[in-house]
Order: sequence, then C-alpha cells, then structure tokens
Amino acid sequence: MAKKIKKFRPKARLPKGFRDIGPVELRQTQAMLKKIGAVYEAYGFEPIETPAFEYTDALGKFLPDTDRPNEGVFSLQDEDDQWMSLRYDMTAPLARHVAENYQDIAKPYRRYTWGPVWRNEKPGPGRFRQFMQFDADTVGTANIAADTEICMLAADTMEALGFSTSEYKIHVNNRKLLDGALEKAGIDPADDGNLGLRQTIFRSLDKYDKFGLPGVEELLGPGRADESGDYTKGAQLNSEQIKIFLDFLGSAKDSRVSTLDQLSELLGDTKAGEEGLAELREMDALLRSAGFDETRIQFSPFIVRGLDYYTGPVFEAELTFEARNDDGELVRFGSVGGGGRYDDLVARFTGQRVPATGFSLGVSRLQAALTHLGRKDGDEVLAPVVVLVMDREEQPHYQRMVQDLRAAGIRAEMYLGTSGMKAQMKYADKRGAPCVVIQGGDERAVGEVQIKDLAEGLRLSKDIEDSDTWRESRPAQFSVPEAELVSAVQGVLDRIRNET
RNA sequence: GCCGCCUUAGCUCAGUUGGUUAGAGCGCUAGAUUGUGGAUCUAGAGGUCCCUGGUUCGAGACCAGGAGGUGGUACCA
Repeated sequence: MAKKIKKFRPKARLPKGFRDIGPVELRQTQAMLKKIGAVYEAYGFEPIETPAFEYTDALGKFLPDTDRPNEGVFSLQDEDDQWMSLRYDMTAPLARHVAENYQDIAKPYRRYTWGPVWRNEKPGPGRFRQFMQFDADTVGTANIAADTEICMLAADTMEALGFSTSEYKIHVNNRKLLDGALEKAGIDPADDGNLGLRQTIFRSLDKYDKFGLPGVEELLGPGRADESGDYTKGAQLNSEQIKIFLDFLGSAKDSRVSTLDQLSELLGDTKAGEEGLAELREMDALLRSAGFDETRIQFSPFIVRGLDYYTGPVFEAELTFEARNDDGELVRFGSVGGGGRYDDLVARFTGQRVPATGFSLGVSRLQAALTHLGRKDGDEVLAPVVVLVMDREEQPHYQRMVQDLRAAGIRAEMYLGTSGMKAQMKYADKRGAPCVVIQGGDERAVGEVQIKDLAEGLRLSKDIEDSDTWRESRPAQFSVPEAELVSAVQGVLDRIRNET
C-alpha cells in the first residue's frame, strides 16, 4: 500500500483576462480616484455604492430560450434559481436603484459612483475582464443643461488627472441627428422592423476612426473583407443612401458652429435632425458661456456609441496622443470614456419615462495612459525604514525603536526573518528601504545606533570596486546617540524627499 | 465565433537536412567576505522541450488532433 499518494495540487494561475494589481499601481489608482471624485463633488454630485451583483433581468439582459443568460456577462444562479450577474457597467444598476427608490429620491438626482465592472469577453491588450469605471449621472431631467454639465465635468476631470487640453478631446454627437440621417435615407428610425438594419448602419459609422471613410463606405454597402478572418456583411445600402451618411460623417468641422451649419444644411428638413440640432445649439451656448471652447469639447458626427438605449446627446472622451509600448509598437489609447442621454432606461422598471444622462470613465485605461506618459502620481510612498536584528535577544529593544519611528510618522519595521546581517541588508535593499538602523553589541555598549542611507551608499559604490573597501569604509553610514534616532532618520528621509 | 502566428530552465531566447549527454544570457542560491545591500570572481540548483497519438532504427525538430498564449477581425449591453 502506502506508496506515493498523489496529492492534488492546483496550478497557481490567474483566470484569463484578470490581473493582480501591485502596490505602485494601486496607490496610483487611489490617487486618481481621489482627483476624479474631487471634480465630481465640486459639480455637486453625491457618492453612492451599489453591489457587484444584480438580478440578470435588471441589467437589461433578457433570458432567451436558452437556460443561461447571454454571453458577455458573468452569471450564476441564486439558491432560488434566479439568475444573478456581475454588473457590466454602472448605468443599469443606477437605473435599478432609481426605480426602486423612486418616491424618496429628490429629482433631478445627481450621483457619482466607481468600482469594478466585469465583462465576459475575449481579453485583449489593455482590455481585461474586470476593470474600473467611474460614473456620473443626472436622473430626472430632460434639460439639455444636464448633458452639457456632464461634458464639462468630463473635460475638467481629464485636466484634473493631468492631461493637457491638446491631449484629449470630448466628442459630442446626438442620436437625433443620426435619426435625421436615417430619415433622409428613407429608413424610418421608429420602425422596429428595421432595427437590425439601423444597428448595422450605426456600427458601420462607428468604425470611422478605425477604417476611415472608405471602410465605412464598404460597410454601408456590400460589406468588407478583412485580411484575416471572415467577411463582414454590409448594410446593403444604395449609393444615394451611402452618400447621405458619408456627408454626415464629413460634416465635422473645427468649430462647433460650422459643424452645426453643415449639419443643418444636410438634415435641417428632417424632424429628428432639427430637434438634434436645436439641442446642440443650446449646448454650444451653454458651453461657450462657461468657457469651454472647441479645443476641449467638439461636435463630432462620427461618434455613435454602441448602446441602443441612448436617446439624445452622446459623448465620448478620447485621448488624442499616440505612444509606443515596450516593444516599440504604436499604441492608441483612443476612447477612455463615454456616455449619453438614456431617457428610457428607468422606464423599463416603472413604466414611467424618466429622462437621464450620464458618463463613464474607464479608470484603468486612463491610468495606463498616464503611466505611458510617465506621469506617475507625485506622492510616491517611501518604503519602510528597516531596523536590523543584530541580536535576537534584543528584539524587544529593536521593537521599541521601530515604535518610536512609527510614532513620529515614519514607516518602519523590524526585520522579522531569522537570517544573518548580510541577508538582512539584502532584504532592505530589495525592499527599497531608504535606510537601515543598525545596533550591534558595539553600538549598544556606547548607547549609539548606526544609520545607513542605502541610496547614498549605492551611489558611493560606483567608485568602489573591491569589496574589502566597500565593506570596511561603510559608505553613507553614520553613528548617532540612540536618543537621536528619530531625528537622524527623519533627516535622511527629508534629504531623500528633497532630491526627488 | 472566424483567420494567422507562437509554445524549449523562474524570465528572454538559441537549438543545423531528424542523430546519441538539450544550451546561453539574465535571475536565483551559496562561497570568496563568521557585522554590511553594490561591483567582481567561483561553484551550484533549476527541464514532462505544452499534451495525446502517429511516422521513423531514432522526434525538441516531421504529421494529425487537442490545450494554452498571442495578433487581427467579429461582438461589446
């Protein structure tokens, strides 16, 4: 018997599309959340938190005949067999919250929220199955001023995060203009019968930034063959219809007013188009008066946004610069946030139309962009000072030193391992400790401690080649009376802070 | 989902027309140095050559299927 019993050992591995986040990034995320939140607070939004799970039907995923909810969401069945799903954005949970508490909420209701969202999709570069969104919404007013404020908020947030005006752009379009273009092309935007066609057209227009006008033209027409993979079926429009949409895309001008003039010429005689234009004219006036010109907020007919629940203005925040990744490949960050007016979302629950508008920022993507630009957040935390344990039986004494340092607001720790001094030095080095505190028998006998500045020591080591000198000269190391431990360490830290 | 590419040490990779004992750099551990992180030198540990089957006297290499990764495309509420 008792041969080798095979013990099951799970392989330590992350689920695909998920990732662990280390201390540096985590601290940066926290700093970003704080900055974004400050802008939102200044605009008068209030924080709220909703849970990660919602009932699947509340998320707007209808269960078809299959026994599992749509792909794209992570779902599981509750003990009473009800399907629950991890939220895939912050908007649907908000709509649920508003519908559930409709009586008690003062309208217009303005709130912001942030947290992880999950999407069960194929991960790609910079695309994960869990990522963080920061959201602001105004619920309960159809006033276009609410949409305008959301755009202003988005622009101000980008700048608060450290992007300059030339590095981002807030694009604004209006679904009503798209409806006007449909109308012009003889496609009834209100007819459910051509919903599929409308979606195909919208998707084609949305590819403008990816494939350009010729690509969109193919997609609106017969279809587009791509080099690798399959053939994308087109919308099968005729050339007159296609021309309408291409003209529509081409009406983007540098100034908001000229864009509106151009669009007016194209769609002014359609009902939906005229409505959309009127809304954008109002936005332009509000923006102009608030000091937001077209270098920050632009009217861009090519912005579509995939969601069919949008009913009016739609927005997108774009990063306009390019960067290179570690392999030297060109990286475009592109869209880092989006939103729009969704007047029918709450009505799904209550039957009562509740106008709403909102915006989501992709925090993780913004963070990746900031990192690429080398804009780490300034308040980098220093690693702890390490107090070496030269004699195990003196640990209580070392522990007190550590506690004195902590009481002075200095991150500090006693070496908790059981290895010798050399290993302890290596530990402190790897840890990135600014300095170590050394007290062996010699120092203790005269009531002193040695403080070694590790960064300075490394610098001095450049000129030392043989190890005897390196060890014996004890570079960047000095002795102080034990009573002056805290102030001496503080002095070293102050010097390091001033250098960086 | 569809198409292409890739998979050899912890990491980055080399490995000839199929040939016997599979390598390098970096990293890691130890020593030179029993109280000093660096540099240098020396030694060492570390491998299911992704898996399964096939071809062959012989497969890390060739063939088929599968898995995983990756790039593009589709979808993205």
